[in-house]
Amino acid sequence: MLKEERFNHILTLIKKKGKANYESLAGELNVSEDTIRRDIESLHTNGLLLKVRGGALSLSKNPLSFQDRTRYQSEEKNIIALKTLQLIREGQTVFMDGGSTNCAVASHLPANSRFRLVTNNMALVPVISTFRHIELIVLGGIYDRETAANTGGQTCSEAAKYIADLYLMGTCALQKDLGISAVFQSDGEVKQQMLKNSAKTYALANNAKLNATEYYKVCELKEIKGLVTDLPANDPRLDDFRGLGIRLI
Amino acid sequence: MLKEERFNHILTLIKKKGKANYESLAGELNVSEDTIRRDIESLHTNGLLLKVRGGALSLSKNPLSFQDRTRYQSEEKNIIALKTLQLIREGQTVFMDGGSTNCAVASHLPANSRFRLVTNNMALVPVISTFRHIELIVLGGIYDRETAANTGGQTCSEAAKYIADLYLMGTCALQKDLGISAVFQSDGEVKQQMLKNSAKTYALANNAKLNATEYYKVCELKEIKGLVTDLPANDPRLDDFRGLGIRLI
DNA sequence: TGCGAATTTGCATAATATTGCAAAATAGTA
DNA sequence: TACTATTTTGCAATATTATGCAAATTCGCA
Repeated sequence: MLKEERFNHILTLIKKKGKANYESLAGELNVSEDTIRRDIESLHTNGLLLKVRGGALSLSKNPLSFQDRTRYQSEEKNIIALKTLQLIREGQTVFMDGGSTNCAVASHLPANSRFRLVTNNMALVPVISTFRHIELIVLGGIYDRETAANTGGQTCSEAAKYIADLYLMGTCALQKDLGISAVFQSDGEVKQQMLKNSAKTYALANNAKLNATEYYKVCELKEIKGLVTDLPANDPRLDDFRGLGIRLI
Repeated sequence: MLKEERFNHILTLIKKKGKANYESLAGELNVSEDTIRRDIESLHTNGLLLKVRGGALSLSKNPLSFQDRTRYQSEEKNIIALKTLQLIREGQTVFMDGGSTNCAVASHLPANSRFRLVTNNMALVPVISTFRHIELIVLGGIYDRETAANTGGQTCSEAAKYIADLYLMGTCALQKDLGISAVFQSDGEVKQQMLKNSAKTYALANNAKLNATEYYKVCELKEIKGLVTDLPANDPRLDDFRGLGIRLI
């Protein structure tokens, strides 16, 4: 039996029952518990389930994240969000800009998250305000209805005042040679400022954004530390982005 | 049964009944009271419930999302809001600061309102974003969960960049001799900056705020142009504020 | 202040995870 | 096809975590 078949079996079970344990899976699939454990480990790091001591749970049963995320989020974004969570460390200062992927990340945060968030994304405010231990710093500016984010020179100059450990760059277009590009100049400029002031930048993008370009160039691919997508790290659609020194997550 | 499943059980019960005790949970889940105790301890440190002697309670201070907050409007605030609307003219630049009274004003605006709004009040953002012709400028800063407004030096210095025709000053304490005062210094400082940069300032206050003082002095009464309350203009409770050269609305 | 109940702490036991390693399976290549 | 390199899998030794029990401590209340 192929590993992928086991993955499917595990995910189906989790979807149906909401949970799974090593022993019965090992029996059903006729492999050792160690193998199942490694499978679940792998599915966990790919954001497809929640690994807990003794087995695994479906993401919707995670008792430590209390946001209602069922409404507006696609499965792709949930996967990206789960993978992204592993990048955020306690005590860090984190930039997050516009885009619903960043909202998905916020809604998956564990309830006791403790870090400082600097953002121009107004959609994040109601979500983050429920986390008592997250210090929220809002970057002001001209509010854009389309993206629910603040933009303009004011936003850039405010962003310039903060230095972050991590920047989670919201959905944008990526292309091997032309780098990262944005639909709006004002958005792109904020991205550039945040990139400049962060130790590490990770781009968050679903597979539709790979090999796409928009008109405003934000940066080269090599300027970012990593790329978080909804694809497994070994997916051929990511081949274009290998060997550039960026981490594929 | 996985630990996380117990967590979910406990949280569901708490959500439904508002409380839970060790003994019955231990029975239902078939584990010792110690385990339940440790579960509740863990949920408590994650901020998902309130641990008390003998069991747990749901968090009384349910973090309201600001949609909820803006929905909550007393009759008094509606009266103030409707009176305030007539002060706003097309094409003006208007400052609005924190407080639910300003939310009430925003929610009563006519659909075709056309002006520029500058605010540090995050609760206004979702309300105003539905108005196509209102240009919204957000003042950034440190987000305060209590008031859903941005505060701090950053907010003040941003406010200083704009000059408004009108400033609608949110609920605060007013007293004939001691003037207007605020509960938080950071809030008071923003108010002072907005006051300074506005041609006209109107204070919005329900009758409970009249003849009250707080510790941080914002300004003298004579510095404002008018006072909007839920009382009729001839109400005797407003007598203290007559003859000071301020308009009573 | 003193009593009983609730809670914390330390500890033993059992369950679960991690790690290193070797055998087996698979893929890649000449 | 045969051979090597790589990955996957199972296993054993070790570390970690969860759980229940009992003793010690704290707390609430009369």
